[in-house]
Amino acid sequence: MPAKCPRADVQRVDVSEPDGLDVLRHSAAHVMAQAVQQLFEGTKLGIGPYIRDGFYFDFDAQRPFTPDDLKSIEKTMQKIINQGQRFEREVVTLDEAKRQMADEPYKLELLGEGDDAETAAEGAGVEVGGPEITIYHNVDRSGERVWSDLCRGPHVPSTKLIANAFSVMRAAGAYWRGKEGNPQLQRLYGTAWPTKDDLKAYKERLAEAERRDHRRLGRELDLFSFPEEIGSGLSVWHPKGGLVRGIMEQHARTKHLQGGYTYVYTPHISKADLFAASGHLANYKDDMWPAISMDEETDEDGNVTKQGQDYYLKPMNCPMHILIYKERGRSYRDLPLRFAENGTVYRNERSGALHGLTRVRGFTQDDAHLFVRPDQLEAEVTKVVEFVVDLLRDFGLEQFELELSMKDDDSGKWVGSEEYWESATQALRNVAVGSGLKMTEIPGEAAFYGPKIDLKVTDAIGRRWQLSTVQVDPNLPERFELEYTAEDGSRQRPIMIHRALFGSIERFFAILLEHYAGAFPHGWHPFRSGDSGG
RNA sequence: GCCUCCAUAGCUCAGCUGGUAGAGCGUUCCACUCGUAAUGGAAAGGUCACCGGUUCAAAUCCGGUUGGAGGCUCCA
Repeated sequence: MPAKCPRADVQRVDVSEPDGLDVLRHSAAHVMAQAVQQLFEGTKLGIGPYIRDGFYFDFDAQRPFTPDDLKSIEKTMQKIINQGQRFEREVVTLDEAKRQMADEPYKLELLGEGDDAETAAEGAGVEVGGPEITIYHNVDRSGERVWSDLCRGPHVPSTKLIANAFSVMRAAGAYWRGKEGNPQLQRLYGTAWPTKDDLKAYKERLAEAERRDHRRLGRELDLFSFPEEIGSGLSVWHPKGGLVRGIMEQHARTKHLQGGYTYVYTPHISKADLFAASGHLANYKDDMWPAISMDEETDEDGNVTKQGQDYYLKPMNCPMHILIYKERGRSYRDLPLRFAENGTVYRNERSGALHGLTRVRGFTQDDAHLFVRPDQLEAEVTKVVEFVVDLLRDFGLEQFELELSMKDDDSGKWVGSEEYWESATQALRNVAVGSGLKMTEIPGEAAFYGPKIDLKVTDAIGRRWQLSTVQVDPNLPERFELEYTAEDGSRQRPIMIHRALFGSIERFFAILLEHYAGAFPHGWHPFRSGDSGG
């Protein structure tokens, strides 16, 4: 369905090309906004960009949209589309833009921001941010401008191109410009495709994802549940789920032992002092469960007669592994030391962030902390990356890529010397390049104490998940004053490597469950009988 | 945490504007047996999430709590 070019200065793009599809969707967003303002007078416009698989538009509406509203909006869109409105581009001055957008406070705000708007919010770049300010008008057959929006464009020549392959999907709240402190707008998500068949295929893809949803499969196959009596985000594993999980853990354990790891065990809670020393109470407290107060005694008047202790559920295992390291003097001959633990940690995730097994409040990390000499860093990280990929392949995952998270120039955000960052980053880069996997460098995404390599996996239906992470950390060894005796008898500080392969065992299980659509490979799924088609 | 929506049998859901509950699947039993997640018959299963309010009367209306869904934000 090639777009016809009515004017010479219009560039021709086919809607079957990715760029063309974006234009189509952004145009559909304009049509949707026009429909909304037609149906609900006084609704103010936010932004309305294209996104993966569709588009959205934010509105400041008098009242939230109901499911019925979505239907009528879709109908009105169809009418507008059938009118065959043209999109007309007008270059305007800032003053003129402000005049035309006088009734649109959010647009005025964007105009006031000028060039900053590009980075201010996802999609804001489609509104302004080009070299000149433009307004796009929808013009009906009589030549009358029926609707306008501040927009960088481009758009399809006629609304007819949106044809029948569009759909208003759902309504949701969204903060203006993505900031939690800002007012919440009503966002409508929609989708648009070149043909009806494409739309149908897209909806089929959504249905397939729903069929594979691990929450549904977990219930249907009797694998795990989240009893309300226990608390949200806290899972229990039923016999069948426990059997599969046990097989996974068993296999990983065998591999770890072969790979030179030793297993350690640590408790779920600790006195506050430990997390004060590690810095977690200073930097991570909001994500930790509230303290458990122990042993405090008071007299009849309520005066404290015996000082109590605060205990915290551990959000991470590292401080406890460090204490194991510190239990005795270490020699350079002992390193690398590799402490592994399937350690259950607890994090106070905000209620709205919880999602099945992939985002929970209590989960088990297949965690390990490696203590290495600086000169062993690169070799050890190489070994870890090979180990990760090898193990994940055992579980049937095939498509991997790496992300190298580095520091950026934003001073004050990072601790450690320039030389340290330079050498650690270079070591990780060498490893990543040497792995032969696709690698992307991401400045500014490092942990505050060091660079990291994250491994992303693509599953059977094309979704990408972050699983493994390998982080270089000289900070905790510093805080806990870790040492080893070097060959020359001097005391040296080891570097620590944090690494998890599955990330969270629960989450990894969920990912595999969806990857295999519930049909785990033969040999380790207990609940399907007979059929070998699996 | 915020916005919107939701909470009825193990599961999926119906129950219009208030008058003490229904279906399909599943389960159990019987029969049949060649029954590919779909053979026939019968039965059991719910203080309609919880707490409070309005009312002669609440699954139904109102408030709160808990839990869930889709987003936003967050995920050093």
